Amino acid sequence: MARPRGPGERAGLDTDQVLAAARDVLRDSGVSGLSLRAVARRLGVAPNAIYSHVGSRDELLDAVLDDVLAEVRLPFAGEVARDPLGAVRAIMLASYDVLLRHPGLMPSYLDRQGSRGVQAQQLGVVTLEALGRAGLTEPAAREAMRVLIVNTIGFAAFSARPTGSPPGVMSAVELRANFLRGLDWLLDGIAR
Amino acid sequence: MARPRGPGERAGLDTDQVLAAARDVLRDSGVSGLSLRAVARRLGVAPNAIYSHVGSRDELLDAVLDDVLAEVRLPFAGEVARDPLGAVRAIMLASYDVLLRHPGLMPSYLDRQGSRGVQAQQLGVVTLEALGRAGLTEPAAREAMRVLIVNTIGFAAFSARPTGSPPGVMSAVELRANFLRGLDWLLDGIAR
DNA sequence: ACCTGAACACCGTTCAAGT
DNA sequence: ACCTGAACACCGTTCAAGT
Repeated sequence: MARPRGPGERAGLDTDQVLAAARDVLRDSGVSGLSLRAVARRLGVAPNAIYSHVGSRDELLDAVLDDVLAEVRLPFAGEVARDPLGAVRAIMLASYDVLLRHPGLMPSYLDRQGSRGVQAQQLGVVTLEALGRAGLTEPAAREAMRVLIVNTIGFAAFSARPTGSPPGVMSAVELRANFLRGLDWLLDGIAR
Repeated sequence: MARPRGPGERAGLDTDQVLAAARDVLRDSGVSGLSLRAVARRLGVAPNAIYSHVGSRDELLDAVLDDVLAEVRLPFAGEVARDPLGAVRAIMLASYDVLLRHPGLMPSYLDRQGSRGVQAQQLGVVTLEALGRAGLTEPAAREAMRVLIVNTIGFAAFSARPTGSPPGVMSAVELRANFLRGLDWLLDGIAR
């Protein structure tokens, strides 16, 4: 839209703007459409300009992923103290709902063994603390958390219909109930 | 290696050979390297020749996936009758081990809501029957199976290190034990 | 430090044409 | 029916050069 820039002329971008554009592309075109070139196009810059703000496409995916996880509401300290496993349940359910709004992102998430971003780390810290308050040792808590995360991300991936695809045999409500059933089985096993 | 073919000259391919070449490429280059062009290259044909045997790259991925699932050993009818949940456990564990040998394939698997191929269907039929023998109604068995499958594929995806990447913090033995712990939690919940 | 221009080595897919 | 040739519209990434 603006006048084209010559070499040496700056666009005034920063990493946050690149990330925001990436999330826009993700929303409009899904994860398969989330290319560096598409992001650059949306920002009105040359394709390789992105490399000034992010090291590679994988780094961009990681950053977007972590950005999405910021939407997950964390329980207050009081909630954790009162009902630790209930807090864990709330975290997993909130994560499921958030991830479900971003179909296509979870496969690469699992591939990467979970995000190492700050938001993901914070979710992990709170979950581990709650599991500790529920009586688990730290190694046991880590084991339990891994199972819970795999279940949550996996079910979100399974539940997510690619954008613009036919409704599928199961409704979103049924899928969510199915996820909750599995989650409660796991929490029962963890509590035992 | 052979003499180049002109237009109209046949290569004598069939779908099985295309699939076999695809599995070779998958083994050597991982899922990111599994392109139609790479398969064509390995077969010594033009890139678009593949379209005579498979409709698209997604169809090829589906077919390869289902091919891999053929390696999962199914329990005998006797095993299912004697210990239905033990048979389910064996199916899931065998699936985990097989999928783990093909890192990178699971993300697209989850994305597709599981393979609809014949091998996957057969696995589903046997699992559902075993769950029925364990006392579950059909809707309950379907729900339980979904949770079990998500857990298995998800943990395999989580456990799989991309080919040629550093060892990672957890060993394969630890990851397998972690998967089994979650699997048994789920089976306990299902049995209740 | 941040950007453009140009290039390299790739993709999936389609269409026409040959036997 | 099965294949080649050529093309189209894409990719991620690198390198040199400009301010």
